[in-house]
Amino acid sequence: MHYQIKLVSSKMPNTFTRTTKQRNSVVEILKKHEGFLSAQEIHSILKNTGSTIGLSTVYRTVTTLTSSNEVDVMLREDGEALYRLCSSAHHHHLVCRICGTTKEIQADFVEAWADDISNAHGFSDINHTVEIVGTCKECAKH
Amino acid sequence: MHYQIKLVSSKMPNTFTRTTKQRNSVVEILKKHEGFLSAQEIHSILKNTGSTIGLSTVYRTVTTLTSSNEVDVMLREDGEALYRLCSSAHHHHLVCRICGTTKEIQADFVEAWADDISNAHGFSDINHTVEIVGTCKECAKH
DNA sequence: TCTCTTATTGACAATGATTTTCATTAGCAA
DNA sequence: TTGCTAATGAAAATCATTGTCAATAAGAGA
Repeated sequence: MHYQIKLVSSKMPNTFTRTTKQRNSVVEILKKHEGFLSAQEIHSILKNTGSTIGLSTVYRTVTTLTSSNEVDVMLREDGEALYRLCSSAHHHHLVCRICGTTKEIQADFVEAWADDISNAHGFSDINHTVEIVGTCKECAKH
Repeated sequence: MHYQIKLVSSKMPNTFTRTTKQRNSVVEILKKHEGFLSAQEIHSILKNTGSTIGLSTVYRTVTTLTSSNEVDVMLREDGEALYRLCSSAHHHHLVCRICGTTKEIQADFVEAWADDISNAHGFSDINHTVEIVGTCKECAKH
């Protein structure tokens, strides 16, 4: 018995043809923050700065930016999606489970290994995720 | 600015002191299935076999089994949690995004690398996740 | 600059997984 | 068997995310 991953049937847009201030403001927030932000957080930050942006618009924006590979998505342990502007190189994350600080880690051999193992099993169109969650030095003190 | 990972404040139990047939039936289902199952799936399978188990009980059971390290959790791309009985050795997954087939992959050096990199950054109490999602040979044909 | 077309927006409802509540049931120690 | 209380199940509550749809605004062409 297999489950079926929910794939399509989304009415979320995957491209934009016009530029709007709402979209720009979301990108601005993402630029200002180093770590990951949830759509809810982006929305409330914008609301707190006086914006009247709607929650749906934030979701539409991050979804679109994700499908055009302009932002990274990461799933938190509770399933909430977190977004961040892509940096140029593919990398992985070391995340503190208490304060949420993230550090980027590079590991070229992981990339090569993921490709090899996938090919060996006949898989194509690969995506891989490596997340290391722990308690950072600061938070371990408390 | 950091986000705060939602952690405690859950009223889900983390241990059980009595054994019940409901709990056993959930474990039975997990034993019968090789791949991952969501709590919803476990519940509907049980219902279809005549059980009167409640959805809450399924959730309580998998949550508890997870915190006692008896089951693995994996987050699907849409955020839904999938559960499976732990096999003895720590391992990772190669998942088909279409049909959901999963293959276990062993990679001892990944374990060592995760430990090293965490120590180097002062992180403790580490957990790591490696997921490779792709399209399997069968599904690529269609 | 001014229309006009229609992509985008935002308020609100709907969805769906997960958690909580709480009265009832059932393990299990004595 | 009895009594205590952990565990259950039905239903309501939560909460992130998506859908709906009337109103707004981007931007191409006049």
